[in-house]
Amino acid sequence: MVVDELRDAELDRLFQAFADATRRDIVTRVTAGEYSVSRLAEHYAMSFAAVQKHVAVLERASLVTKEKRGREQIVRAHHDGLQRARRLLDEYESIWRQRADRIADILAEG
Amino acid sequence: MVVDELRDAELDRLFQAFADATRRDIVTRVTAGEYSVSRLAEHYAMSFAAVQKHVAVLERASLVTKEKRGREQIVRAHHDGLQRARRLLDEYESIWRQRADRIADILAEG
DNA sequence: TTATTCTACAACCAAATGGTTGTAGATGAG
DNA sequence: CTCATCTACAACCATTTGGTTGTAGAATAA
Repeated sequence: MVVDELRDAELDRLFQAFADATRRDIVTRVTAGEYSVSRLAEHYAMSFAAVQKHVAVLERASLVTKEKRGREQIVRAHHDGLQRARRLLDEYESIWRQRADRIADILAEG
Repeated sequence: MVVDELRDAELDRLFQAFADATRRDIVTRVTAGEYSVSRLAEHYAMSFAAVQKHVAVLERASLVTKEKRGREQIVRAHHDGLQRARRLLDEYESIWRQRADRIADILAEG
């Protein structure tokens, strides 16, 4: 039963964005500082167009923003997506811990 | 520059597994308690075989384990994958915070 | 035993993904 | 102005993904 479709689609895009090593590496780089798309592309064994696509995926997932500066497009980390992903995993973690505690209690009583 | 290919493939599988609303819902359910595959399948508007495949994806990502009990296959949460995902996002978060602090310092000095 | 339930797995299909090359427009440098 | 650089985007291709149906085996129930 899948309820909140907006949130679902958002999380789909978010985790899908993380599901590629090149994109994770881009996130690491732009989290530490600014990069133009072509500067990013220098680091990977693939075409500029491929890197462009990866950046677009990260942008749709709200993990990254692009800003035109002269003829360059500057890519920067956008904290929102990262926070949303963390929050979801924290929810799982919290449910898990509650369950673990409950089981521990039952074992302690028994 | 993509270094640790084993870790990369593992994280690919992990985040790919999260990148589907049905699979996230399965994780939520089995984190809270036990489910057989057919019990899980009751909750989704898709075939049993489709749910079977989703569980297999979660299993390959170390988010879930299956254990045969009679004719049923019991699906349980496996905490490892969840922890690895959280750790990676925490790393990003930490890099981000360091950078934010650094920028704050620069602004404070200037 | 026979029928039902639960699972496994193959074959198939449409759409999405991750890559390529090629073309074209803006901007900056000489 | 001219040339090199940076980006956008289309077209194409192979593979993966997320779904289906169908068949078959193992375990439980009657």
